[in-house]
Amino acid sequence: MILEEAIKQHKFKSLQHKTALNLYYTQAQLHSFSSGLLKPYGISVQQFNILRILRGQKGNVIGVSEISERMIDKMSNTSRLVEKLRQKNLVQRRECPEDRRKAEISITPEGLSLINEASGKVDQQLMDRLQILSEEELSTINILLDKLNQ
Amino acid sequence: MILEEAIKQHKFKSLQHKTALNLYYTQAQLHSFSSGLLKPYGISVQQFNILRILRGQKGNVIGVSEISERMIDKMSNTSRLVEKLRQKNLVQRRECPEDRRKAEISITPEGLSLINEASGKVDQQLMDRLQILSEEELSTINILLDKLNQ
DNA sequence: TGCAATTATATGTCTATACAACTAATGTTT
DNA sequence: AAACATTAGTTGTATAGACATATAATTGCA
Repeated sequence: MILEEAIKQHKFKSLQHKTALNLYYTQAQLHSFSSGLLKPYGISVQQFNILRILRGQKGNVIGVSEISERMIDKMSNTSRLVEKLRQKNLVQRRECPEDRRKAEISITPEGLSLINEASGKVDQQLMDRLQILSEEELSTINILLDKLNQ
Repeated sequence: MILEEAIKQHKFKSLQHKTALNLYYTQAQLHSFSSGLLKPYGISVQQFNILRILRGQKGNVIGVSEISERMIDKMSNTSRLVEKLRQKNLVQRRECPEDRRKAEISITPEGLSLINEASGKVDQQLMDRLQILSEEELSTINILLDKLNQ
């Protein structure tokens, strides 16, 4: 009855319809949860994702469009997000000397220590929250989601 | 490999972590799909949801905060969304005479015919899209999502 | 070489989200 | 009735998403 209570709707046109709403709702809950966890660190979920991508580069620089490609929301304005992180001194950018169109983005030591702390917290909390489901259930849900996104 | 390809990440810290990303990704795909379907009607997904809630009222008026309660995103600015719909002449509002703080929102005939058309289209397309999953799989995914949102 | 196509990124504009602060009306308490 | 609390809704501000357009550098090819 979770979804039903939340949106005060107790009948759905179809199971398909209910599923779509439930996916929306679940993601919104997760988003708000993560967003709350990140508040103390002064960054948004999207900024968190970018920092994590940069950390994954292990020192190598990466362009704005490569960051976009690794993000879930391809259409997001990576330029502007990167600029905000730069203003907070969490990432660094310089023009690529070989191709002056390109930007070379990398994470700063400040960014790295922030993402390490934030990511530890978020991962642990998400872990706890998703542990309502067993490994088998998690695996099932991933298989079904993959099918949907086919 | 759907999610993995999309975000070019082939290892995840944990199954929990992968699940969270997959839920994000799936919802983003559904959102962009629905948003595309609604484009010809000139309304956003949120505006669509509000019109659907109003249609469900079957002629009874409803206040702004009651609309908010029925929406998935409780924190959304229902006032502003309603005002946009009013400007398009899809909803009507008047001050409640018994309690002048309250607004009485209702759908106009134009709004009703738009939502009937749009909703037919969207439901059918979502139906088709989610029919990749069997009834049993849909049922499973809903049970798991409900558990998560517990 | 020179011009068109492509690539990388930035910007403008509209929409929506999150959350706090605000206004105005109504209810409650003494 | 006056003071305070609560409720309904609006507005301000910051963030982000979608998408089109702009700018600048580079590549490809006639």
